Amino acid sequence: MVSPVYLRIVEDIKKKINSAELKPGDTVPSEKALCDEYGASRMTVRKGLAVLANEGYIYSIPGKGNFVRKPELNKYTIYYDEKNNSINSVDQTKLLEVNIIMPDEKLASDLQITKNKNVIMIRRLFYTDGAPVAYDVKYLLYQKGMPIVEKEIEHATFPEMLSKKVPLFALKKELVIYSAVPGDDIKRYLNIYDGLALLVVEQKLYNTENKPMGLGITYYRGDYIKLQGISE
Amino acid sequence: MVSPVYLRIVEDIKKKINSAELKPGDTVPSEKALCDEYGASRMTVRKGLAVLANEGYIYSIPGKGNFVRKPELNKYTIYYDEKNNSINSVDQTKLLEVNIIMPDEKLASDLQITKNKNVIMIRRLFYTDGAPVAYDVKYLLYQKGMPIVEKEIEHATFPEMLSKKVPLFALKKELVIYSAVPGDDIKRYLNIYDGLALLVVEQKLYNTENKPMGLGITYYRGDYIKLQGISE
DNA sequence: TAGTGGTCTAGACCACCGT
DNA sequence: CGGTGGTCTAGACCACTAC
Repeated sequence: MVSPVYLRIVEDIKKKINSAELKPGDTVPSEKALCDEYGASRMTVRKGLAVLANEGYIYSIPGKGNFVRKPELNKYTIYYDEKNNSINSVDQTKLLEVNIIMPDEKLASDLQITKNKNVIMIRRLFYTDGAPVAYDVKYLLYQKGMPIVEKEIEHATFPEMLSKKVPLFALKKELVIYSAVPGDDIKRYLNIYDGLALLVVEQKLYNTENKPMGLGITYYRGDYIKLQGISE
Repeated sequence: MVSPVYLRIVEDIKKKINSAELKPGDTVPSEKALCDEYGASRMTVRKGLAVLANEGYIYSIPGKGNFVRKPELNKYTIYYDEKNNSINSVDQTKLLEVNIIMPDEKLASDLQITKNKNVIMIRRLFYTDGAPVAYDVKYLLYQKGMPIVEKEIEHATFPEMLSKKVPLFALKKELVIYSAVPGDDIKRYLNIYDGLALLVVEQKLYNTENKPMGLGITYYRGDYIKLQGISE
């Protein structure tokens, strides 16, 4: 068997879609027709169609047929790790502060808690080649038995900080990316004397019930970081 | 039949993974064992496992078994459309220039062409509520028969500009996101008088052979745009 | 050799859609 | 009603892994 029948079906239909022989909205030949065309059983044909559906090429409407999907022109995948990006990576971390605080209005609202709940605040500086490149603040819901071990915190990424408490599979995450002009404190931390801009990345972690578990904000020197996204 | 057997298998195993009863690297019960447990045929069990594999929960090694995958902690999905973002959206577009140019060194290298090839340059301004919010430049490989119709170009997103030439399914795309301080020309275009930072998004489009088809750079006022990414 | 997953068949019954 | 996709079965043969 050179390549499985179902993969040949996949490749053939992909080719037809990529060459515009099949256009978005068109119906793919029916399962019966494909069975005849390839001399295959229906389960084999359906396996091929399932692959195409998973990769976003087609969708099916029961009772009607399989149809070519409109491509997701706006969808990108981005791999973000606060200490690594496409042009540089952090090689040193300095823990500025670990503290338990009471949240202010905005933080309480971001974390969906009341203002009398305890929050762990972690402030760090990231360095590359000895120079400070990012200022990082994390806020984590304080939970009994939460290990606040400085050694563990200093070098951890945000999801890792929760790994003792939550199975990482159960984490939902959200990024918000924007640019800003640094305030005086951040200018001092990052040795910025001129008009350098910041790239700011906010990270929010949620548990499976969509309850916020933590908020992280990382302020990068604009000349340090580029984020990269790719389609597919 | 309340819910299909294969989905019950999926849900049960997901629960075990999310509750850490099954940890990354653990083996999922063998297909035979699941057949017995659910009184189902092997194809049904395999369908359930296929769903879990597609969603990134498990992977399989032929001859050995199915295993729980380490979650992709750094992966986010971002929907980027140069005219829409999570806090605002463009409601007006002004075409500044459409021209055919010869690329300079850097552009020729970005587009992987020689400097004597023609390139279409499109410059636009984006407005929200009457105020300019972004300056946008696109470079497209010039190809014979390429329709340069101003009406089509003025309001199109980048992938749409190529839709006459390339089936959109065949497009690969890449984003690069960074912050910058505006130069004088961009300050003028965007009515920036103070120290406002820019968020810059570069978009590259490739055909299926990974040949660059175009480069787009959009300079957003930092107070205008936030990009948002989500896990899953 | 026994156990695992990968591919495949030739049927079946069901729900849904359109005529 | 006939055609479509959705679910499911009870087998089969294969390649790979581990002992």
